Amino acid sequence: MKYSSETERKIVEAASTVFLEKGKTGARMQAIADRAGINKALLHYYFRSKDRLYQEVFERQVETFVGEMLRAFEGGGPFRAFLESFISNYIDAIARRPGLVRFIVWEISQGGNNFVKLLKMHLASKGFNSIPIPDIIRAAAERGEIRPTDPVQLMISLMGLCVYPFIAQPILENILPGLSVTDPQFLKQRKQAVLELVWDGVKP
Amino acid sequence: MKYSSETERKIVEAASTVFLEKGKTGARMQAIADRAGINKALLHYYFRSKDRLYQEVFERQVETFVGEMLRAFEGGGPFRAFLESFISNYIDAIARRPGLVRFIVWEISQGGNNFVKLLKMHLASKGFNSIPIPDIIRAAAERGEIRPTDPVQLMISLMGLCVYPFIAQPILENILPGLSVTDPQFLKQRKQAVLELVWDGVKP
DNA sequence: GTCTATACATCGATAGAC
DNA sequence: GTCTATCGATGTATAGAC
Repeated sequence: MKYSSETERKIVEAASTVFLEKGKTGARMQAIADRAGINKALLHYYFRSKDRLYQEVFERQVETFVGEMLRAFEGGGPFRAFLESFISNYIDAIARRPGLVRFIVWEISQGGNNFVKLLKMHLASKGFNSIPIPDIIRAAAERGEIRPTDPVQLMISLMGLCVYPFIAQPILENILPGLSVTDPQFLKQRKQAVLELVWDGVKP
Repeated sequence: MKYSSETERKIVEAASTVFLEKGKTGARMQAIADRAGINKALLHYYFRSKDRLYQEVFERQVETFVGEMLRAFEGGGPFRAFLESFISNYIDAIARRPGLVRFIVWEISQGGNNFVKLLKMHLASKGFNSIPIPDIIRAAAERGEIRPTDPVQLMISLMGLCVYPFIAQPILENILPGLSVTDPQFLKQRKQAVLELVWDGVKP
């Protein structure tokens, strides 16, 4: 998480921007160098190759994102409180990094398996051996807090409701003029809408 | 929609596969030629450049997809029936082309604006000047068929619930072993789950 | 129309001076 | 550590024979 020099920091920052925008294959070392205000040779001096630089950027990005994401997973308390906290934290974590989710989705479909590896590592470090949401849902149902529901379907719904606006951002903001999915007011409305929809669907 | 020669058909088919899998920048003309069983020179003979070939493929893909998608939009009848038909048609249209949604989302975020242009064209040809869903929702609310809801939020929720499993497919199938989002049984369960969730959220 | 051979451009990577 | 200059590989595009 720390940098051994200012130049290295500038490189990683520039590389993050370019890779997130263009993807691994679309990114150009020249573009990264330009944005960092240095030349291509220095990139190879600090990071041997494009592959390694990409790896570095990908891990850093996923690192911070997964960290915040997992805080949204922390259960405990009544289910309705969990819901409210999950939705709010999850949406905020995504909204803070426009483009990161699209990048991750695309890069994973390109064969990058590091994301899931990192995710599982972080989960393990918190004592989980899988995504805890289905278990939280199951437990709430057994306690009678919510009516019986397919836990996997509900988890997919919950995540989809939160993530989709940001994945479809370029389309939505085009076909719905005036809409900005990172606008604080939209975020607030979105959280409310998701909470109401899901709660209505599971409340006893 | 038709081809002027068998070779052209083979090219477009091969190019579709490669572009969808690798994206515009990741795709290689050599890979397309190999898959089509011809050589690179022929690609340029039929389509002057990679750009034009890509354009051709993109439009054909979006064409058929948007066509099916719009059939899902057709309203009329009671709202609950619209919901059921929309969810089923929309999910089927997406499931029939695994990878296409991820491709479209990524390519649009790369600056490709053709999708929205094509979408609006198709909408216009059906007599709409924008996505009709918010209006359908508004009308149903006015008729008292559903309780008052933010039409835009509901539309985003509805689409997100349907699309998300396919966008997140590589992640979901990895963290949920045994899951296959294109499996007929999953599709059936998914449709049911979405319908119940949304209907519970809007029924009077 | 289809092929081989090759030109031309771009990109990642390295050598070597400072 | 940082630069300029350049190499070698790869990718798109074209010339020309058949």
